[in-house]
This record gives sequence, C-alpha cells and structure tokens, in this order.
Amino acid sequence: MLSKKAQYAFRALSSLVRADQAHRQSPEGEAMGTPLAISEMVKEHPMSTKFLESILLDLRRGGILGSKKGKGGGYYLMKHPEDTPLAQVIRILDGPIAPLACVSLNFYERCTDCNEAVCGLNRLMSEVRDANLAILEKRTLADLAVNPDDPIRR
Amino acid sequence: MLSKKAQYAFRALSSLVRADQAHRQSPEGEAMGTPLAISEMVKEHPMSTKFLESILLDLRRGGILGSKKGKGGGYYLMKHPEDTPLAQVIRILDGPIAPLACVSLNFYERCTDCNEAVCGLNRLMSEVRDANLAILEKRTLADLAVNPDDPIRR
DNA sequence: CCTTTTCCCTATCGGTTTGGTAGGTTTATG
DNA sequence: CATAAACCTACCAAACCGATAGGGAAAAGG
Repeated sequence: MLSKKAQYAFRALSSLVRADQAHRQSPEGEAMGTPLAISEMVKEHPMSTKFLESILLDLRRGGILGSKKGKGGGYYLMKHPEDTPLAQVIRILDGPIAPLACVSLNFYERCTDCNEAVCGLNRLMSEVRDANLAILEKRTLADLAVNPDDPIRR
Repeated sequence: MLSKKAQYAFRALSSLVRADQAHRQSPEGEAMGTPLAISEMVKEHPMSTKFLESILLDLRRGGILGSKKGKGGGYYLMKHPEDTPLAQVIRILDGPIAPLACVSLNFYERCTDCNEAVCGLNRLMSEVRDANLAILEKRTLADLAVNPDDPIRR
C-alpha cells in the first residue's frame, strides 16, 4: 500500500502538472517560469500544509521538483511531465517497489538464509516486480492529469 | 514490501508442500494424513519457533492449513498446493494487495477527498492492482517448490 | 533598509505496527 | 501418566507513520 506521503505527493504533483501545462501553452512559456506555492496546492487539495511541505522537500531533493524562494516563489517540475515516471516518485517517498529487498533493483539487499538462485519465492517476486515496473516506469506524471473522457489517448 | 511474517509463511509453506507431495506419492497416501510439526519446519528454515507458531495459526484461521494436536501432530495443507494462490497467503498476513484501499477488491474503503470516477491515481493504481493479481492469483503454493532446472513445466 | 512572502531545516510527538518473547493451557498419543 | 505437540493471551522494544512546532534563510517589493 502506498503511504499517505506518496498519495499526497501525487495530488500535489497533479496540480503542478496542470500549472506546467498552462504555462507551456502561454506564448512566452519557457520551463520553470511560474512556480506554484504550497498554499495554492493546499487550496486545491486540502491537507496539512506542513506535512506537504516536507513531502515537496523530499521531491526536490530527489530531483523531481525545483523551487524558488520569496514572494512569487513556489515549486515547479524539473522536467516535462511525461519524463518523470511514477516509479521515481514512489521510490523517493516509500522506498522499494519490489516486494522483497532481495529482488529490488534500486534498494537491493542480500537475502540471509536463502540461496537466491534456487529460491522459488525469489523467482516469483521478481515476476511481480517486473509487472509493477512495466506500469510504473512507463506511466508518468502526465498520466496523472489525464481526463479519462478524452476522445483518444495513446 | 512483504513483511517478515509473509516471508516466513512462504518458507514454512514450501516445507509443507514438499511434505504434502511426498505423502501423496506414497501408496496409502490420502490427504491430511501426516502433519508436519513446527519443530521440523524450523529445522529446515531456521527462525523463531514462537513467531512461526503465530503465523501458522493465522494460516489455519485463514483456511489454508489444518492442524492436529498432540504427539505426532502438526500442520498440513487443506487443499492441493496448486489450489491455494499466493494472493490468499499475502492477504491473510499482510492485508491488501492493492496499492490503495480505494482500488482494493477485498479490503475496499472509500477514498475521502477524491472522486474515484475521475481520479487519475485511482485509474493508474487499478492497473497496478490488476497486474499484481494476474500473477498472485495464478501462481500457487505449488510454484513455490518448483525447481527451476526441471526439464519442462507448464 | 525593512517587511512580507515564501521555501528551508530540525526536532518532537502520539499512535500504530512490527518482530519477537514469555508462560501457561489444552489435546492427543503411547 | 508422561510426553509432545498445538493453542492462547499477554507483553515488549524498536521502528515507522502521520503530523505539528518553531523557527531560519532568501528573495521581492516598497
């Protein structure tokens, strides 16, 4: 199960994606121009401001967001929405996506008391990991904001 | 990530599957005949006896295992190994398989502050849930014990 | 400069979960 | 009756989770 942290992150990110889209569509639109303040995100998705703050800081340290201080400041996406897979967000806030550390690509830890080469669970959980990554590495922030009633997509 | 509880469960279950197979192959073999004691499982997979005990009780209450008390007693599979999907084990010990309660089939809870019909995250996480279930409902205890070097399987 | 607005940082905290232990009760076998 | 096993309840320390508190640092505007 995703933590609240990750869930809140996705809500805030969906606001940031929409701000990003609106910005790129404007004539003088160049990336990272108009940051969105925490207070704006909370207005759209009611939640604890301080808690969201710590989440956004994690995302910034993780390289997904940039920030600007002072009046008119806020957060903005570092890359186009379709260039940030959901997997990256989850790893930053919740850690491993794999169901076992011994099959994790990014958080690998050797399995004590288990020969990985012949461990049935290891093999099965690698399958699960791959199925998850097939989705979470392909789907991106852009997919978060898609309206399912749109005529055609992908 | 799977809890230790679920991991230990799978180790013990692999012992039980092998005992089950050996038993069915014997001439007089009828199901649920020769229980395997906790002490035997711990001999094969070193772990805390008492902790494993509580896990096996959960699996029994969950309908996966049967038990027999007293001398010569122990635990045994209630069904053929290929009739117990891994998903059932995980649900008993770790709860929901879905990444969000609002997309869970067995542990559904309504999502506060989110219209499920138009929530992008909801749609994406339903995809993830389906991918997981496609594996975890199809793969069974029998797959736990398979030797990957076997000539042909499935 | 000074004030305001915003992000930034550290620490703390109550509650729950996790992984595990302790100690005894009940039931079957021989 | 002795032994071996499952069964049950309670407890415990450590970690984790979700959230709050209280400022500090920087940018912009006047």
